[in-house]
Amino acid sequence: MSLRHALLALVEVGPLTGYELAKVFDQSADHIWHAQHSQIYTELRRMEAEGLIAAQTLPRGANATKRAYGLTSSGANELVEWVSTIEEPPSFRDEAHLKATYFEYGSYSNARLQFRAHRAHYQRLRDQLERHVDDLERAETDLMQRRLQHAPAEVRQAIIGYKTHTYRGLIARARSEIEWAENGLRLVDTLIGWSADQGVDEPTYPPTPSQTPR
Amino acid sequence: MSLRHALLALVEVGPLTGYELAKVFDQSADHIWHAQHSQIYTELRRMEAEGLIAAQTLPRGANATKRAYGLTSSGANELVEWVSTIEEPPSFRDEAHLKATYFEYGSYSNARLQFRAHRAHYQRLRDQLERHVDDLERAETDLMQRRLQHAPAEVRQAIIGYKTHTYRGLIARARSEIEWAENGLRLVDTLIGWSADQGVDEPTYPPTPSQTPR
DNA sequence: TTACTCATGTAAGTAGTTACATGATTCC
DNA sequence: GGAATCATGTAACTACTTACATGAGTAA
Repeated sequence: MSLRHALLALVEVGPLTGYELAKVFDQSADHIWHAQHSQIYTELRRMEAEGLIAAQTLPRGANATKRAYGLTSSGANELVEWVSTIEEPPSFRDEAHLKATYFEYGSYSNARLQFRAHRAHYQRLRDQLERHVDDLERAETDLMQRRLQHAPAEVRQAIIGYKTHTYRGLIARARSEIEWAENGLRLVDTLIGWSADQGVDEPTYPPTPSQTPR
Repeated sequence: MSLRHALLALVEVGPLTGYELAKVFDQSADHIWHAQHSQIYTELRRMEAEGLIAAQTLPRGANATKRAYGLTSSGANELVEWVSTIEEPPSFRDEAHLKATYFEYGSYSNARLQFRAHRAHYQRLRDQLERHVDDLERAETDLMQRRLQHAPAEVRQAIIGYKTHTYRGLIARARSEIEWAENGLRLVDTLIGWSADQGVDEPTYPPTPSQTPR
């Protein structure tokens, strides 16, 4: 149920259309809480029905209209309540790590490919996040500009500080994944060495069925 | 769809009942891929229907029976295919980090509480994971014993190696979260210092509604 | 006989994914 | 005139959560 809070925090800067929200979402919150555009539109309608946000219909061009959502007082309350609630820790799920647990069922070269793909992904992510932190620090994103504009001077450091701190946490996580993948590659090398010592080239170890299908 | 692969990998050691699977799941895979017992039972039935596993009905006591699931050849194939497929990177979602992004809407003491709770959770998790790695290395878990027993000598290092490597990755992640929380606490101290410099005690910054509810 | 563990689910609901669908507007 | 972008969804499906339900076996 956090998508709605991410959206509440975004519309706090001022009214935005679903389309604009989806775009700023992709450029900011998406690294922390991923959502599809289709889900954003449905969630916005639900939040509107619950009174957390309200839409004004605006003209676009000659014949068409669009709807810009703004925060209501009820939505503002929900937002402050949410930030001061301590959440249950998330239940962890990670396919890459699950798979790595059973690499003995595959070849050494497969393990290498998997670890390399893992490293490549988190390197790209780290670079993206680092660029984003730079932008946040220099207040170069649209969203940050709008946030700082309607905020009193004494909280500006906090606004920037909390956001950069969050993204730095994600960068640390990405770095940790890169290191994990690299240690994995070293592990594969070690295992290959041990195999060679025993005169085995590539030990295959298919999982053994214990039952016959009916 | 990874629950089924986690389950396939577990039954590979030999037939297990749903109940036993749920238990070993909690003690091993749960740190990597969380699942409720109810979901495990339904998934087992589905996998049985698809021929990935097969059940033998065993007596328990005088009047009752239980069903032990074993891997079929089709399930074994699915397992090897899965380990050699490179997955799409997961879409990230983390409530704690999302919330931390907007701590300016709450008090300093709230931010402190949140960071402390985060640290406490990941410290507990880290300790648990460290104990688990110790057990894996010494092959002290039931599951590991059974795995090593029916595995040829030349892959035993790989079996232990991949599993400990995975858990060490999770430990690194937990450590990174702990560090993030501690940096967060330091950030709060810094912000409090800046506020004091400006003669402000605790700046409150409620989100501002831009629309009135109808 | 009471409490605990073993054992197996169902049912209702929510969040998120994937794929599809449509049309207006703006810029070249 | 055509392409890109603005704009807003629906529909079907899947995975997962939460809560409930039941009963047999076993050890004190």
